[in-house]
Amino acid sequence: MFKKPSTTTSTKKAEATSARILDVALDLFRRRGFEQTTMRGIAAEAGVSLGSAYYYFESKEDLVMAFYEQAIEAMAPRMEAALAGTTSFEERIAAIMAVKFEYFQPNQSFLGALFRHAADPQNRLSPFSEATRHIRERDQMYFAQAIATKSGGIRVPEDLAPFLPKILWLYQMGLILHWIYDRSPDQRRTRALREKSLALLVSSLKLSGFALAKPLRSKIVELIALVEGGQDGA
Amino acid sequence: MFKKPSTTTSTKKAEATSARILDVALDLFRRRGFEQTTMRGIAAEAGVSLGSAYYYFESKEDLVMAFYEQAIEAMAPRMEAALAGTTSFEERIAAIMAVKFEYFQPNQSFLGALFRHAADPQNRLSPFSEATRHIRERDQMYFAQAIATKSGGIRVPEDLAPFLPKILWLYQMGLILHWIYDRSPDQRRTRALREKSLALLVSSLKLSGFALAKPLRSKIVELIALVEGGQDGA
DNA sequence: GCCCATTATTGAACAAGTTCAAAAATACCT
DNA sequence: AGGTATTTTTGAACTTGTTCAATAATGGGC
Repeated sequence: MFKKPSTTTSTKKAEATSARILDVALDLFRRRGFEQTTMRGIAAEAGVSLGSAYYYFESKEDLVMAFYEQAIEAMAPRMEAALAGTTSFEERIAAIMAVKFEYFQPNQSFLGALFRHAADPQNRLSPFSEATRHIRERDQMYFAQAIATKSGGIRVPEDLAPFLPKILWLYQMGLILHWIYDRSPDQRRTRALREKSLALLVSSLKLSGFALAKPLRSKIVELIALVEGGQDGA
Repeated sequence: MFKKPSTTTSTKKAEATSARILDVALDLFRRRGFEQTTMRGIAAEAGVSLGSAYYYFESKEDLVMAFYEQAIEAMAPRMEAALAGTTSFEERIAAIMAVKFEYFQPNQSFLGALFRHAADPQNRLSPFSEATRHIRERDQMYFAQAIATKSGGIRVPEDLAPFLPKILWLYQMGLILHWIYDRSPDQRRTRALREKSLALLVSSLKLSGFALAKPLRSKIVELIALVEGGQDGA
């Protein structure tokens, strides 16, 4: 999160300064958007010099990364609560997504900065990058939990099971991407997409267990393994 | 392609200068990559001033866009040939893709510049942007042709048919994206993915026509319509 | 051939992300 | 407390994409 590899910030003023810079940055990002916000502006608003901003954050993008980390931390308890308070598999997935969307809502305007580079695994900010791996893996664990929970669980074919958390995570990313660029009033389209696609996904999963679906499923699993087996653990 | 809205370039030296700048730029992009190449470097190598480069091309990204347009133009005859020389639906799709991959091969290193912003429809360079609409639509027509050709054609359910060209185009984009970031030797993975996924796609399409598949297909079509109906004609 | 409108060309200037060496503040050890 | 190592802070400088007003070249009409 911070750049100094040696020691953590001296826990006194430094910690506060770092937090202040991040707060100001996120506030400006939210109000003016990522591109419109300047590092000089952030530094000025935070009452530090330009150099100081770079002392605490490697780059402008690093500020978004810090938000990402902060977000995943803040969402953790809500995720646990969501998982605990639901009874069916479909509900659990819906609940996980609900937490995400709710938390991201106020930051939607600049979340595009994260997803702008979504397709480029080389980019630190990409959800598929090495830099975001720990976040991604932590995120995927919620889906693993949602699958593993016995009550109201689903039967998943053995060959498909190991990929399911990643598939669900990817599915969620797709929805978020759609949401970010959704210009419909109140983003109703994304709302509709969330509900309908999840229902479809769940029924497809149920269907996938039938003997008749075996040949098709095998081929799909093969493809997934092929794409997923890259050096990037997408 | 060029920026002056009023007149086209005076067809004399101007045309040549413009072409020279583009040639130099693409050459540098190929050799050093998009990011590593500087506008000053392009101008110097082309023997013009920095300002001149901007006289002919609105921006650095515009140079990539020019490549894109040039590419689509150059590929047109090959596409027609590919479509003419094939006998089955699957072959036709494979042939279209083969032309694309072959043409893009030498430019792979900087094609990432195009796809870096793939997820952002606001970005001019995005394959989903308004700026690339004409390219996209022209591209989708090849797929429409591949579907429409009677010999060795496939039966496509009526509700799905109108979306099929876009689906195939999107499928192709996915493969290209995979290819750009494919680090396997000779990009064997993408090769395997191309073959296996196409086979799967074709058999899925065939299956989709059966009465039993109707309910599932309806739901899928509904989702596609939802996502596709946005202001961006993705 | 001469004059003027258009087109090309230029280089300086600007904005913003980033780097860096030097200075200031702080912490730590005795 | 004094001195030294470490952490923070600073602002200037650098890079690169982009803009722009000024200047040169060109082409067309008479």
